[in-house]
Amino acid sequence: MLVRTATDLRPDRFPERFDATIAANTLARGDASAALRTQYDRDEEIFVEGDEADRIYRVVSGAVRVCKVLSDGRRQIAGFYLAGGVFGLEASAAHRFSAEAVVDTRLDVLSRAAVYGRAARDPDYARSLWAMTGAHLDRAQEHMLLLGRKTAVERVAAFLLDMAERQGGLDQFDLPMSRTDIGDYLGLTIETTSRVFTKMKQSGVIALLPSSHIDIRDFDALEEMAEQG
Amino acid sequence: MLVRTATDLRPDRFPERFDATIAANTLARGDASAALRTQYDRDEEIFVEGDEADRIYRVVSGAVRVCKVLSDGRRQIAGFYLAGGVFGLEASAAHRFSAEAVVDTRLDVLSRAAVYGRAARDPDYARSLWAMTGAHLDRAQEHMLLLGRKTAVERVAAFLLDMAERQGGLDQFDLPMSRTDIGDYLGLTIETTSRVFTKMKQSGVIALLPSSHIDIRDFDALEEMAEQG
DNA sequence: CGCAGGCTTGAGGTTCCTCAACGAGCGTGG
DNA sequence: CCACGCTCGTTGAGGAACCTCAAGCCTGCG
Repeated sequence: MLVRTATDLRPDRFPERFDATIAANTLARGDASAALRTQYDRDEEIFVEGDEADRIYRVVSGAVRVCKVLSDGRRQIAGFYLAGGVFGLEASAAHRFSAEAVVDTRLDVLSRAAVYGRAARDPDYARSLWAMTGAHLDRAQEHMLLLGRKTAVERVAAFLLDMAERQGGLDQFDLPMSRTDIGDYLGLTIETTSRVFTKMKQSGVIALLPSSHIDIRDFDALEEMAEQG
Repeated sequence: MLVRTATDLRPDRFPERFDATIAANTLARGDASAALRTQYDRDEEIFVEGDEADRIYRVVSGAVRVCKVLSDGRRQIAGFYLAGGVFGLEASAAHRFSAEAVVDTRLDVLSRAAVYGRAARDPDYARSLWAMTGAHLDRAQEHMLLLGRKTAVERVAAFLLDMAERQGGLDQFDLPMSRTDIGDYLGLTIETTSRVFTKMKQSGVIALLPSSHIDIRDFDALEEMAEQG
């Protein structure tokens, strides 16, 4: 697995991510003593919808999906969190979404009470927390545009570009999540997702290597497919 | 127009909204002196994607849509804000979405610098801001589930229930926005949206009265259609 | 009363989904 | 070390939901 931390992000290339990165680092540094490191196996639940939201989590290694399931099994993944990512920042007292480990994952777990306490004393810290939640909101709004208005090809292209960006802007990386997860994130079925991957492979835009390794062969073509803005 | 403020929400019926309501009130009370009240006409732009995000807005009366448009005209509305609602809380320095008045609208406009300043001095205020952004994030995640996984009927049903809830939980209310806006919010075309309304009307679940007035005749049937959870 | 804009309705097309079978990779156990 | 089986991914055929294009209809307003 090729997993990189958020600190690898180059701010010149992706300035809009920089604030959130700083914020995540602030959270990490300041709470080293209060953090409890835990290990989750692949597909293990971290919290379930309805659980008391008394903790905040930071991904040390691995990947996490935040999702919601309808009674008939339809599932929507609201987001993936890779190394460096912070989740569990929602407002309500009870979690309204579930979180699960996509692969074997290590997390720093922070007590929400402790975070609240420190935020009350340290304005910069409070500001960082707010900024992180705001960055997640920006991301969520962008994803609504994808889910509501983009075609299958545009969705997959945007997803691949996003994953590349989050793993350091390189054109080679691993996808830690399954096709099912990708489909549930993009609002598509696994079959449609797979077909789009195949089509991109056949047209030479990407290469599909073993172990879910992706190689973006034609970055520009992929950006064109993503129909940015 | 039947427009009610967020303070009309009954916390016993909608407990999950109560925190955000308190937060919005905190924001409103504390900043009365700093607020600049402004008027926007129907369809007038409040800010555009790319504008410097140096203000925060609170709806006094009317309605606002926050949206993003692709180059070929496809539009996604990320959310509507009614009286009492606060928007412009995103994290980045530049707005990544546009905001427009759905109808003639009055807003309280707060300087972001002033809000930041007060947040630095007043932990409760900072906490309220964070809570509001978190509530918006919760809402956005819920909407992703709708956009990614729900059918047209489920989307419209959920929308009507949400509007009813936000206007005080009554079964009669006005829809300030057009069918086009509703479609762009729900990830549907105007035609599909209209057909679902017609079907609901024919089955006696709702009544469509003049002036975009809606009457929910069968609340339970509508909730069933929305396939909650 | 007539016009304009938004809404509704219809016919036909397209994208994506559903159902089903097949294949590839990988861990396990003989 | 190889064979087996399981899981995940791919591919195909057919169908359904929603979209597109187009026309007609209300309703509010001048």
